Amino acid sequence: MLSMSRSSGHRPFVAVSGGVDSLLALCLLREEGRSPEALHGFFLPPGEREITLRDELASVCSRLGIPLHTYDFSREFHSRVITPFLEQYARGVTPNPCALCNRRIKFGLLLDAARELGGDALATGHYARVTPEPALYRGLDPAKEQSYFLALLTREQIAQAIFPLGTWRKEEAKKALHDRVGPPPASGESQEVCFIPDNDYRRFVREHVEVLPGPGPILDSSGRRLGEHSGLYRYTLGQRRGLGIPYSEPLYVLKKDLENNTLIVGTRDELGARECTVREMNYLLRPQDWPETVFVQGNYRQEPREAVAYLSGDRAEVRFPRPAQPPTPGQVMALYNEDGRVLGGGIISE
RNA sequence: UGGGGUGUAGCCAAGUGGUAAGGCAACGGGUUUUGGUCCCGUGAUUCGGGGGUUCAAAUCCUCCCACCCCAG
Repeated sequence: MLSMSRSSGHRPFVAVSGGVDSLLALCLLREEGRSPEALHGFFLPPGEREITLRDELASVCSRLGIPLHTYDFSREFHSRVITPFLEQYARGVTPNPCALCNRRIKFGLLLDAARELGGDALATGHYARVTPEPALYRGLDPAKEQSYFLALLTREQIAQAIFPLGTWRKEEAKKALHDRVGPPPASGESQEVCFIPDNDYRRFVREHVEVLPGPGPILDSSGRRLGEHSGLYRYTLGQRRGLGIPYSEPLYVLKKDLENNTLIVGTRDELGARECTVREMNYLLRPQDWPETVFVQGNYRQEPREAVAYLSGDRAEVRFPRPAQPPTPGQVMALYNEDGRVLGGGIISE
């Protein structure tokens, strides 16, 4: 049976961001009779904004009678999340910093911190479920479920994870937190890339990467020149907006030819893909135990697609019965069984 | 400077007397702990320019301009 949290974790630590979900996770654990403590890490160099948030968090924790431990992980966050993010864009692939952050920072550094404090588990406010096996499952709220972003967590990390909100619905969570502690310190925050305040990743990349490939041709699938692109890092597979090409119908990015600095575009019916390669496979279930048919997601909130996965070490070949939106290189591919269990995940290869 | 054709928003384009469709692009918003996708919304007091006919013209007449094609 699925339980909302693991039997271990008598002394759980909770990674609190200041938002609704992590604070509610904290409250719920305590209501279970455990003695949770809160961890808060700065991911960005602590400025006025970060300090204010920390102080408000401290105030909330104090009211709840829960210890709060604060860490400055801004340097590590930069080297382990932001730098790879920039490198990937510069290379022409499309990174997923949140998935990386979950693996390297939240269930990396914050989990380490918890263990150093004598803890044996880390809870977060993710909408996903874990079982003692350990196994990772989708959260119950289909509108909010976040297992996709956790697909790169190792079995060891999952074994120490607690997701108290896995069976919750977002609306209920908001109300529940409000009833317990009132509005959270970080209410109404935007949900985009946390280290790009204005959410303009193109500008961010341009300002942080010294040498970027410049403009080049935009061709259709038959080689006809339709226009000029302003740097391949500004486009991603399947992208429609920003091409600036008047045509009889919408055009989408079919391919990024990095060798020739060329963007290949085409109509929607040219967009389908039947297979893709996933590298850096992370197995949450032994390959020999996988079912014939799996369900894969190449991005958050994508309808899971039926597929067959051919596993081979750290690589997987994924084939789709019918063509659909092309998997984007650099993005996380999460693979599930029909019950919503995460079998594994990896990075879509170029 | 003989003949023919075309000229409607950034691009394509419907409309041939009754008071400017549509598509693409662009922009704005919504959805969203990544990028993208998707959804919604926004455009021409005006139809290359002037004059005329008419109650009424992008649609008819006329002159001019621009571009294209065929002839020299």
